[in-house]
Amino acid sequence: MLFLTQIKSRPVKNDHNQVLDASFMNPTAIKVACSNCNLRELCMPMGLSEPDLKRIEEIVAVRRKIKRGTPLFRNGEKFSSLYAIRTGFFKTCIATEDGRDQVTGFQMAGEVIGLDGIVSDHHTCDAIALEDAEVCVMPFDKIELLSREVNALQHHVHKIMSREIVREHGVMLLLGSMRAEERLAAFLLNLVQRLHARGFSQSELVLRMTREEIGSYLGLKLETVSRTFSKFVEDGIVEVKQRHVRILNPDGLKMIVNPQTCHS
Amino acid sequence: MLFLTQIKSRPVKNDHNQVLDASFMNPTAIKVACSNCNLRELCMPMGLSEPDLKRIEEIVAVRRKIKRGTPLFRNGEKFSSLYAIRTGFFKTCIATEDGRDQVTGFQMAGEVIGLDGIVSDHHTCDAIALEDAEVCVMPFDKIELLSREVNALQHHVHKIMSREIVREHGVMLLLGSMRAEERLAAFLLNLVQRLHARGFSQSELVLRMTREEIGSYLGLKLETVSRTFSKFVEDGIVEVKQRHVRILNPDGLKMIVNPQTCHS
DNA sequence: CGACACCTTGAAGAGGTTCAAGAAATGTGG
DNA sequence: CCACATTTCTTGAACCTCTTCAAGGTGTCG
Repeated sequence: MLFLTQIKSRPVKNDHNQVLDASFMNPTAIKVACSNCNLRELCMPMGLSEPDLKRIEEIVAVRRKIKRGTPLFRNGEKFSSLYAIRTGFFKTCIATEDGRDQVTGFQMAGEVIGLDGIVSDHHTCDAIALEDAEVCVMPFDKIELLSREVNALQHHVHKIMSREIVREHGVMLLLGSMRAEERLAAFLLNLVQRLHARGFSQSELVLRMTREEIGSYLGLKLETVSRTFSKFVEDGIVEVKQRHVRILNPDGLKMIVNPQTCHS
Repeated sequence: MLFLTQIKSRPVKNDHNQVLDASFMNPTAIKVACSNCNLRELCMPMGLSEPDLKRIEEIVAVRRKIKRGTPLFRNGEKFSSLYAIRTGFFKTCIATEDGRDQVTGFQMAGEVIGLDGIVSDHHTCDAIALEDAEVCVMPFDKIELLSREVNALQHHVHKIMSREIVREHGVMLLLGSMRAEERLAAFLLNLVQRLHARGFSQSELVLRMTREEIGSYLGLKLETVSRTFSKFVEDGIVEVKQRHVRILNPDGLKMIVNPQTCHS
């Protein structure tokens, strides 16, 4: 599958339990048609003609499995491909020489990682699987080649990059102007919204990352994240059992993020 | 001119005092050849063949002047073009309904703004001129059209977008993990480095933005920015006279940002 | 089952914010 | 060109949020 399009209102089921080992044993099965992929509606440009669709399928060179805790790519590595996440969950993070570390994003099925590598031909961050994952490897030279011939693909690539820029603007707003409670509330709402668009519950979610990773992403210490969770629980807004979160009062969360707009 | 390439070590002179009013009086003069532009080395893909260069020049539809304090575009406006800054200085910022406001970047000559608008076909932030400015208007459909035919241009567009993503990663690191002094030091070093690449001094700069705008960008209150400037002055690292800043001890600034790496 | 990673909670402290007042620069209109 | 209004900047003091340090609890995986 390729590329995330605008989040659609209709959920797209993503079966996390599908058996994928067969493709690992049988090399010919590794190459899978995007047209059959259950993530197609998230990844593909829409309204493609049959022949264009066929051509785009050629982009996916192979699939690759990444074990939990393992990097898909690392800072400094040669850039060659973008990766569309088929299953699993990633974090991307940058580290400085003096030991600072910043999680720059969490990515889930249907999203694309690797865009950071284009500018310098080398990756500038680490992408680490937070659970066993599978990605479609899409060589970037192939993407550029086909983009010249399939207009819809070209525009799609531009949109994906623009979307990432806009997403990061949102993170800058969060980091630059929100307090701890607001940050965590915004984070939960964002996660659950993206999961919902993939066919999961609107009110329940399983965090794939530690408190420390959440904290890094939100510019907070892990203790602050933990305390803020506890406060939300006290206020009856969520239930938290380790990494299992149930949102009891979504309006309460929205209220925290944006008091003005909410009337409840 | 088009697009910022990698910052090169050789400075490119940018004459801010050039007389541009003539082009305003004479419509035919508005269309200016990129090949003559003194920012070419910052903006154009390098190593172009003569005919390709000619074609790329067609992208710039018109130039547009923006008065200080005036928007180039605003959140919600229809997206149609990218803008290459010819002269002047911009800020981009996003505002929320509840009055929050976040400066997401400061842009100077040779840099491109408007990338945020691609994904939804509408701009998602405001671009405000911080001093009288002139931009080259580059209709995005023209860019996409030509990108299909000129490979160097296609890759250049991708690199510009990737560069913006990487830049924002850096801002996230700053906002997420640095203290006030580190943020301001990193900010000054970044500004002076970009100015130096444009032929300006390595040690002197004029801030085009207010303390409040700096603060917004850095996730600090204007008072904190002011106090931190004062502390730098006390420590003999910089001289500050309103918006005029002279860096007396650049290693001191680097030391503040990254104590580990510096040996001085 | 035991070791290890992860999470929670408390108490003290630091860094940044808020509120307030005044000074310096900038712009405006007479 | 000067006087006045406005914006911008600086500095102080009190306050608040988040961090730091510490200890103990919980869950997970070999």
